[in-house]
Amino acid sequence: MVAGDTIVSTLQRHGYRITAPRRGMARLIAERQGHFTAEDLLRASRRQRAGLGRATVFRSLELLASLDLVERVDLPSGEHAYVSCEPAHHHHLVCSGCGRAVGVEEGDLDAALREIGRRTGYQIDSHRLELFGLCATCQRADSKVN
Amino acid sequence: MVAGDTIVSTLQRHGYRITAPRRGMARLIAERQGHFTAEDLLRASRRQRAGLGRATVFRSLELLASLDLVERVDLPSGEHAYVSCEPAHHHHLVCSGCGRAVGVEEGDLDAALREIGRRTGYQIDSHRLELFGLCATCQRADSKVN
DNA sequence: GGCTTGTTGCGACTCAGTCTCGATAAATGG
DNA sequence: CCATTTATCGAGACTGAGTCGCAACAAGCC
Repeated sequence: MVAGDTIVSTLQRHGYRITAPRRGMARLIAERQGHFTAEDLLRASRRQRAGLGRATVFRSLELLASLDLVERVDLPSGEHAYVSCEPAHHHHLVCSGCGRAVGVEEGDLDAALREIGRRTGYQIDSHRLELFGLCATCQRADSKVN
Repeated sequence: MVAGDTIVSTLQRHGYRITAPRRGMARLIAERQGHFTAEDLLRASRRQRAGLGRATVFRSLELLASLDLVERVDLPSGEHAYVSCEPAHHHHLVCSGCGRAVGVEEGDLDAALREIGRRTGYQIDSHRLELFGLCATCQRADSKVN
């Protein structure tokens, strides 16, 4: 998760203009829990009469992704979604119950990847790991229901 | 990689009808190296006058994926592609030079995932790992060019 | 051979995402 | 403050992947 202010100031620091639509995007993203699609933002902005253009939403997401303020994840369904995140860690564990995501540090994974590279002879230069499961809260909710 | 015959016999074993279009798909997939998109197959089939319908190609890929004869991967570009594979191992390391893919066994990865689950409190129930890099051959080709 | 029913292909359709372009408005400097 | 420059925006047309409905077809089975 990122605060809207972080988004705005990061844009500013990189020399991008701070416009009303961009403030709007920052706010919409900040108030979101878990992952969201471009369409989600579009609908939410319409609901709030903020009325962002379709192109603007896509362009902004692309921009924010390039600044690591947001990361794109491909859900198992094939849908493209985004999660907001502090610039730094690079994988997400997404809850299939509530959609909330937490960051995962490389750590252990790194060693595993190096080993795979060694065994296959490939020079691994990029990877994407997406993890899905139930967060602690949803696990509890789930066991009550059953 | 799978042989076309494996595809056909697996379909048969699961009670699906062996039709000309399905034989065609099996052949097209068998002759493919590396990852391919639905569109690739479609174009190839047209080129060979096999003329599969668009819907058929999508439907067959879905079917083959459900039998683990083929697996869907999402390329970094966001494109949806498929790689053919023996039913069993579940990750692929895709060469960004030639597109050729090799399977990766879970092994080390498993331990890393368990550790992540423990730390975050999530009950991880599915994951997708996609690895991209240069295979040994492309590394050699590459170093010659530079 | 005839029947049943899974499979096919066509074409119309949907929906995400892109592109173009004229209008708008941030930032900057005087 | 105002003027200038130029990044950004929005509308809407467009593209291309993937889906759907349906009538025609043909595997598999007797």
